Amino acid sequence: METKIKIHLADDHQVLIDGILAVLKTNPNFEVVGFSLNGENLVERVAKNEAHVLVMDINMPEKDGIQVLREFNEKGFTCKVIILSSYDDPKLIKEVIKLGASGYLTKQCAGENIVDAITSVAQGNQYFSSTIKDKVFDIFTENNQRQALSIEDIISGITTRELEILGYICEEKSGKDISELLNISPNTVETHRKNLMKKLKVKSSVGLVLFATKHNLISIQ
Amino acid sequence: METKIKIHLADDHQVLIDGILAVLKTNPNFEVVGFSLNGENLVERVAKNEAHVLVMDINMPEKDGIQVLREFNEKGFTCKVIILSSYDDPKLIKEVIKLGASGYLTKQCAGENIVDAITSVAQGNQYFSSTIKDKVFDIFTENNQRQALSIEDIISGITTRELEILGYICEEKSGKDISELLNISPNTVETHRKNLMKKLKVKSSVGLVLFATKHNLISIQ
DNA sequence: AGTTTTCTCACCAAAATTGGTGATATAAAA
DNA sequence: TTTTATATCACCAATTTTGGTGAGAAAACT
Repeated sequence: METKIKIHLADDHQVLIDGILAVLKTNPNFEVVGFSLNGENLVERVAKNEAHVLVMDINMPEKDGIQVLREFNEKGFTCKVIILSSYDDPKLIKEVIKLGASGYLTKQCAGENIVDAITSVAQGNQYFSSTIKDKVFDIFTENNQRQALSIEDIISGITTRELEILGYICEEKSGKDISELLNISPNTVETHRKNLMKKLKVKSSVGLVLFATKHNLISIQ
Repeated sequence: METKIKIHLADDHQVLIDGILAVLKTNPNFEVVGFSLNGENLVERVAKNEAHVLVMDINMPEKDGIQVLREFNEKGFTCKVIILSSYDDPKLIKEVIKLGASGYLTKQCAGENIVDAITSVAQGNQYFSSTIKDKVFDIFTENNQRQALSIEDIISGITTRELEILGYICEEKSGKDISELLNISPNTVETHRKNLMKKLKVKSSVGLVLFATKHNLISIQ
């Protein structure tokens, strides 16, 4: 082993960082050059430390993992990224792979898997656990077999204005309320609402709210 | 240090277990006697190993942390419990304290905090991080200062029939649909709906759905 | 036994939602 | 440049929801 693999860790759970730190310390090929508890300035910090591998959670304060990946692509950095997430939602996996992550592990994995994953992606390979590979397969078959619209397609068919209005509906605002908030005619608001209902195949505003909460289109406070 | 502190770890994230394991290994006073990835037979396993301290997550498959704590109380075990959760929801903290947990840490805490917490509770003390103490204070003031009805009081004011109808509303059923499902007059359904809106202080069916989802009165599928 | 709660139903009027069609201006994409 | 997508608005009719009041019967509680 000529040079050590430089690693940066990012997760809002400090206890997990400390734990992985302790695990990685046992391997002489690894050198943890930094860690972050949120996504702020993460790209800059990784670049400055010249880390080879970034092990990152998706859910982080300030800036989430998806945004960080986008930034990596925009700025053309070559640092390999391994996602370490609690969730194995197909939508998320699809997005993450599209954004060029080299690996994806769920937190159900063993500490040893992280060691393997880091070694693997540092050599230019990819590393996905078998459960993740299964999910990817599901996405593939879903996209090629079913002619019906997938949830992703439905969601991507919503316009920004519609999403904005959906947000207000989910805040218990009436049509008139919204029209006053946006300075548009009540008729327009109702048109948007109707188009939303048609697109999301629901029968009422309650259906809109249910769809939005189910697919995390809005944040519930 | 006469005898080592026997510790059992329970968390569905293996990587976190491995991490904490690595952290605790550095302290000669600690001995991890077992770990679990879910709540199944957790109480039995802890009892068999005669662990002094159980560090446990709330969210676990098979049996969650709350259920495990209940079982501990029923069976009268003396093992100290430290909750290590991602969430710091006041309701959860309140419940956990009521069930006799000796400590509560969020996963935002440092690995060192776990060491401190274990040492502390093993000596018979309690260990709560300052952010958790703040939350407890909030609960206290909420219960004693405000004369307004607490969420719990509001929820307990809902009758079974109303809850039933709330469930149907959250399934996007119309008033007429519900009246047919329950074989009652549409007027009755609307009366229930109106009473619900008054009790929950919301302005529309959307408000009802939001209240129900926020407080887990219904299960979203 | 008497009181309270819950469930039931009715009637009324105002307001809002739902389900259509059609049309215009503007911006984006092919 | 032509087409497409988006946002805007109007008009219409049917239906539903909302906000009241009042009231009877059954169940639960004191």
